Amino acid sequence: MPMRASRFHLATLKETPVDAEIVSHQLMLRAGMIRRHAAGIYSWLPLGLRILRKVEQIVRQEMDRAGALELLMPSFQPAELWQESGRWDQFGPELLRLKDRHERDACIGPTHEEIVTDIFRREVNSYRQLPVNFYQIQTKFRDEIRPRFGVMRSREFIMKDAYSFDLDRDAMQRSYDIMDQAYINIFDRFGLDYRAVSADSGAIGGSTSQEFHVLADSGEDAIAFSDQSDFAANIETVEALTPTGERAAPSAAMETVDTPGMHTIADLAAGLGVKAQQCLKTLIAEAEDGALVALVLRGDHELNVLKAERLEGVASPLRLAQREQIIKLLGVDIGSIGPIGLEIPTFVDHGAAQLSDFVCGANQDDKHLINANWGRDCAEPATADMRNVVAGDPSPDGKGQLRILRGIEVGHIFQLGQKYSESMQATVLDEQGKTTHPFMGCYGIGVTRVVAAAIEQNHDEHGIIWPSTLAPFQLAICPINYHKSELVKQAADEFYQKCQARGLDVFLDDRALRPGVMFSDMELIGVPHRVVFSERGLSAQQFEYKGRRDASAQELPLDDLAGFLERLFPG
RNA sequence: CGGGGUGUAGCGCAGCCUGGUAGCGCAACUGCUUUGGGAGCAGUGGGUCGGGAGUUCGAAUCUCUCCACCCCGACCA
Repeated sequence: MPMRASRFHLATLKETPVDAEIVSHQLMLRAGMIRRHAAGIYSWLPLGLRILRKVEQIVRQEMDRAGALELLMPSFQPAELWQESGRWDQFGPELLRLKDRHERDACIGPTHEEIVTDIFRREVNSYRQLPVNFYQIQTKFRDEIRPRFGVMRSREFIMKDAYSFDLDRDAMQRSYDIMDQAYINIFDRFGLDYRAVSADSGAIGGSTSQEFHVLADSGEDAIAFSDQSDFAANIETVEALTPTGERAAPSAAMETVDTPGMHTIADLAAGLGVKAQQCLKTLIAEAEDGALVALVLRGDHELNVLKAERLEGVASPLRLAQREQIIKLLGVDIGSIGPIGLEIPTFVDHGAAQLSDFVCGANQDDKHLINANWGRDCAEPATADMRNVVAGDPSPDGKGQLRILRGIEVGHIFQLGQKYSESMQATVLDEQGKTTHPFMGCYGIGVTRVVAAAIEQNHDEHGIIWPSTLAPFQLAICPINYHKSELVKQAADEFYQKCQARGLDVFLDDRALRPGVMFSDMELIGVPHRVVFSERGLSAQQFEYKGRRDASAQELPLDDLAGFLERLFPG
């Protein structure tokens, strides 16, 4: 839709609202795309909605093209369906529960497996109707513990969710592969730099879950890639290969040293003049039975929560012990704990187990051990993989080294199998007339999050830089002295008509403003192309063009305006 | 939910310590001048100082309490 500024609600802010922490949130507020009403609850103003619709349209077209069928399911969902699937009890407080006037339990849908399965079991009876994939683009509600970063993690948000149904596992895999390809098409069309990564660790039989991440330094997830193969996975799932070399032999006797005030690895490394990777980091977690368990890592490594939760006896979800509890049970404060002489179950990461002559806490306040050695100063430890991989680690597929990038998760596809079809008694008759539970897949895209992620990845000091496919307007016309100069008005109006005739989302800034204001606004809202008409230029038979990423504008011949438009927007 | 912080005009802030009845910049509105990078001058409107209670002759300011929001940790698209 073409638009004149005088008829549009352009609501840009010169100053940055203080409570917006990340760039995308700041720019969305400044550009006038969204406004907040409560924590994690936003309105989309006309400008923001235009972008949201572009994202939705791309998603819709590619889903349709992949053979999925759009429908629309309710936000308000009766508790009975959730009780049937068992999730009424499993889901935490993130599920917003409520009662209607008849005191009947219900919830506002955070996702729609129950509803879609209910639809399926009523509508589909025969294998002849399979495969089928229903999808919707709809508002979800998740009562996040801490909504933050604007629409990046809001409580109410728009999601595209799709659900496939197939007769058997192989067919489910085919439906999944179709969605995988559809997602690639969708993300390609967004024009964003993204990666599809495995979100499943060592599952046999290939990947059954993939996340799609938009790459951005501010991303909350870390993604590991091989530099020599197509291996890519969320870091939380990546195996750290066990070191193959022999551990070096002890070279010095163990000693206790005073380390007053040194409570972190950084303190210790600086205070003793050693490297962090020569120190041990001992974390104390709660055990399943309420007691404590020690997790020992190399000083420069980070604990991987998913891996730790899988260790025998460690409570899941992982909970690090409270300081008071540690002092009470171990008799030593955080910062001086070490594995030697520690009387609780202890797991040592392979990296830490490989060290010799290491530094670790002495289990006495403000004291550490130096030149400690496994096997000599204590028993050989129970080892496990429990750290996050780091850049330079070998790739788990044996090819190349890992690189780490940060990403924002905007899509997730996975295979559900028969979880819901069994619990909710959804069945079809197969070719033998036998009743069978279909295999499901489920495929999500965070539509509102895509918008924020696009900004997070594409902005500069002046504002947003939209990829052309997502831009609210493809082209902005900035006439200088539109209200004073008949010449300028005529040129601008005529060009606006031409753009409109080509079906472009063109924006004509017909406000009686100084050029600087128009330019700043168009840059802030991220319009990819700008054309300027002025008395000066027109009398020299010229117009001005500047791409959003261009360093400077260029003067172009007026008689080539049509050709220029044709080249900029072919077809 | 734990830890930290903030609530004063649409936005950004000062005033609070040391009580005396609210101010600045931007934005908005009117007029004039301006028109190639967020203009100038003159004027105008807008605030239960987050809510409630208390202390006091008097509370934005002191006390208590409730609420909202933001940031850091466990969840997820």
